[in-house]
Amino acid sequence: MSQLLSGRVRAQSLVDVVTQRLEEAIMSGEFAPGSRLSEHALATSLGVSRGPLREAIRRLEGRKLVERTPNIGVHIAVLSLKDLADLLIVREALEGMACRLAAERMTDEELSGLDQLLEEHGEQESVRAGTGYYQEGRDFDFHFRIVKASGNAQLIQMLTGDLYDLLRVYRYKSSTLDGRAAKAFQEHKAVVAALKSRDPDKAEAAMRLHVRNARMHVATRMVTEEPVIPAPKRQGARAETPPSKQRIVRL
Amino acid sequence: MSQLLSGRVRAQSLVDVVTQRLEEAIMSGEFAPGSRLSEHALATSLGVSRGPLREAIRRLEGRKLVERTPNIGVHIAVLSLKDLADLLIVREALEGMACRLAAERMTDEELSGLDQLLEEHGEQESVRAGTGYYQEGRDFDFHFRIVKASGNAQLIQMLTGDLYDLLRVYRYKSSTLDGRAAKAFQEHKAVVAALKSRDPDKAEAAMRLHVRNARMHVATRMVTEEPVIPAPKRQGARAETPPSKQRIVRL
DNA sequence: CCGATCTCTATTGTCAACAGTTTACATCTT
DNA sequence: AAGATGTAAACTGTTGACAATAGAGATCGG
Repeated sequence: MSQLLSGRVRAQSLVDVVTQRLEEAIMSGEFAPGSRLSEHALATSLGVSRGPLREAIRRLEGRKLVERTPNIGVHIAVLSLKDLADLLIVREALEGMACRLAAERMTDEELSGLDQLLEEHGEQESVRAGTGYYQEGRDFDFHFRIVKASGNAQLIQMLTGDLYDLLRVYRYKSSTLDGRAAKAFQEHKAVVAALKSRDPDKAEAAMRLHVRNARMHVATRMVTEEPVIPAPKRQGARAETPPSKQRIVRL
Repeated sequence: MSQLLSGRVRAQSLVDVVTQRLEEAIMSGEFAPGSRLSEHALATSLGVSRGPLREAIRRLEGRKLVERTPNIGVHIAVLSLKDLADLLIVREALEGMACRLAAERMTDEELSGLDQLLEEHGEQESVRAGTGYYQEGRDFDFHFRIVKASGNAQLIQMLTGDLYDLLRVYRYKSSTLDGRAAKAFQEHKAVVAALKSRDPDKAEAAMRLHVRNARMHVATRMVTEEPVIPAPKRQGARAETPPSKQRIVRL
């Protein structure tokens, strides 16, 4: 029997499809944080009835991506800068642990893959100059690989399945601007060096330092610009415009 | 105006009530891991229609407490011993971080509260003898307080709102039996001592050691008893009996 | 002109019926 | 008798209709 026809196929319910679409819309920023979702408008827009749509929303509710107020409606999750800082602390703990585990379990192939990735990073002049930031997703890819290499399914799920999503809602780019790019690049190299040495303590420390430094950048901004989000008006089709202008946080 | 009448009250939708009921049923072990839920039977049993019930289930799905297979049904989450060990590693990372934060932020009142809690623990002869285990929820209370004292909303949510739930599904009691009670008690005292010293590094290290020791107990069992859960038959009213006998893990 | 109350409309919450799929069982074939 | 095939029952997926609620604007009284 052909390889292509081996695995069992399963129907994808409308809820699954709708969930994915909503996820994408939230991640991409099409639905801004704080904006309200109209069930009727969204359902017709997606071409499904309200039932599956509501179920999809409930699933996102369980993942804290949206919040429902009874008889009022659902709003895309809003993260305060305090929330963002808190999330980055969680990230520090989890990625530190992931890096520790990776130091023990990572294969030599995966390690050389990281090396190559860093080499490509280094060739970007923007990084060398210290002015620009990593190409979209490059820094993410670096972290992603290490987390995956931890071999801890729960850790992988929590980071790549939940936490990264939440950070993305906030348009959070993890290492950029302000001359941090060059520094972040050095930190990445330190992480890889620690991984190569197979020293769990060093690996965890290096990764935590890296994430912590990124967090510090947020901390310095917290005093200046805590956003005040006015309660959005009702009405409005599809998804409303953001209550305040889209916040882009880089660091 | 009275204090009791200040906060705004919100209607609790059927979905909210049903979600809570399901949660309790799963936590209490009334629905064993791996057992299937019949929508029709459950709905009539709860006195609601399938709509709200399905939405409640979707929410639990987002929290990974249940798993749905299209056109087949939903099953209570099943955690392998590998999953349990992985979860405890995550817990080590998160509670370690929580303890670090608590060392800096905990008030003196909270600290003396911990002292008192430990004193009560010490008076239990079962602990002193090293044979019994902590009274139900006592060890949990200890960890709970420290996590709360971290002041990190995300950390609190992930631990007390998600991770502890998952562990409870597994009937996981965190420090018991096998003479570990006395040792766990000593470890608790070390944690409090570190908190009192206001030394973040020490506090994190003490908590991580404590959680890690608990994890080691699980690790020793992993080789012997990975459960084989046979695919449960269809049919059956309400909730089916567990596919294999209820697993009680203590350590 | 201001405030309280009422009414109406848009929106969410809930339900019951219908459609599609899966699984078990009976039947037929070899 | 063993395997394949058809059939029916039970279940999940989806829908559209109906009930209940909240918020905005109109109306009335001071």
